[in-house]
Amino acid sequence: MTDIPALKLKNQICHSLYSATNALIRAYRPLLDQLGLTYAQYLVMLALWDEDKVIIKNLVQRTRFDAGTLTPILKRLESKQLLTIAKSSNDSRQKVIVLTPQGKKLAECAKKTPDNITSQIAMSQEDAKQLKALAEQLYALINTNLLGEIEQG
Amino acid sequence: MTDIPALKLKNQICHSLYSATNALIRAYRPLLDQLGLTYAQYLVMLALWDEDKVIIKNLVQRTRFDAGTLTPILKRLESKQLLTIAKSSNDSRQKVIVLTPQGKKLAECAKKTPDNITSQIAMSQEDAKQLKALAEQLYALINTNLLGEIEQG
DNA sequence: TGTCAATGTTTTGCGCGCAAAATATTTCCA
DNA sequence: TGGAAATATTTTGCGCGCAAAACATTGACA
Repeated sequence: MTDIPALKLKNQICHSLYSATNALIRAYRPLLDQLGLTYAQYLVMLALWDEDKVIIKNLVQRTRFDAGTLTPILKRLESKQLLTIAKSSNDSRQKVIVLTPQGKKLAECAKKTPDNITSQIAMSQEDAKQLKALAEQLYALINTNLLGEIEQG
Repeated sequence: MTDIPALKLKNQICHSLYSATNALIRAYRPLLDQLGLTYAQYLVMLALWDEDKVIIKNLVQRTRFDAGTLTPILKRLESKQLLTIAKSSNDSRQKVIVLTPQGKKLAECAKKTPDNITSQIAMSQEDAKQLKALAEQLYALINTNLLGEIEQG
């Protein structure tokens, strides 16, 4: 119908990226079910296994989640007894997130998850590496350029 | 804390892909606001500008949306008078989606959107092309491999 | 010292994303 | 022809994703 190439769905990077990401999340689901985690919760736990006893702002930066998204995710992880959320004694605006022993232990169960996914999907290591690099580049470009626009007013 | 490299957030392709995709959707938002569309609605309209007078199953395939996701999106587009949803006369299980004149007209307003995004983000054409190709590859690998597992039982 | 801006977090509201179940219609075929 | 299996779509329920507004606390500084 429309013969504007730029408007063709097949020419949209955004569609390829979007559907690949959603497919990847779906592929993770059965593995994460075994851990009792959703995909977003898994990313938060990965961040906390790297480093916990951090404030939410720190998690916002590392996970790249919106603060308004993170709050309910953290509450759900708390209700699963994987972490605690406590007011900071220094600055009571802040909340400190600390893994429980159970939360730390879950890392043991999770440690095979990345390999399981990798072997299931079977993308070559070079392609996977490049895909990651290009996605990181895109993320960086969007954030620097859109930040620039805001600064210009 | 955890010294298992496979569990480091920074080593996860999924996180790079996930955050890049979300950032891209955020970048689209101000442009799509001018069209009165969300990102998902925009993808559906792109599919329909390619070809309308199709049944929902056809849109499921082309957009790669879940049917349960598509139903409410189509209803919202219908309430914006961009398309009509009617029972097929051949097979009344099916619904035929047809663009309204207004829906077709919106393509004119939308035709600069892809270029606007591209120029804002300024990723090199080769990188963009490769990113798209790798995302497509990932999508294909996930779908063929997971399909294989289901067939095996 | 009061007050006002800045900072950190939560709430609100809407639109997905998707698995599973429900519904409606058609096809198959005994 | 009758009824079970297959197909197309919708509904339900939960968890994000995020902009905007609200809330709480702290810092700045007149």
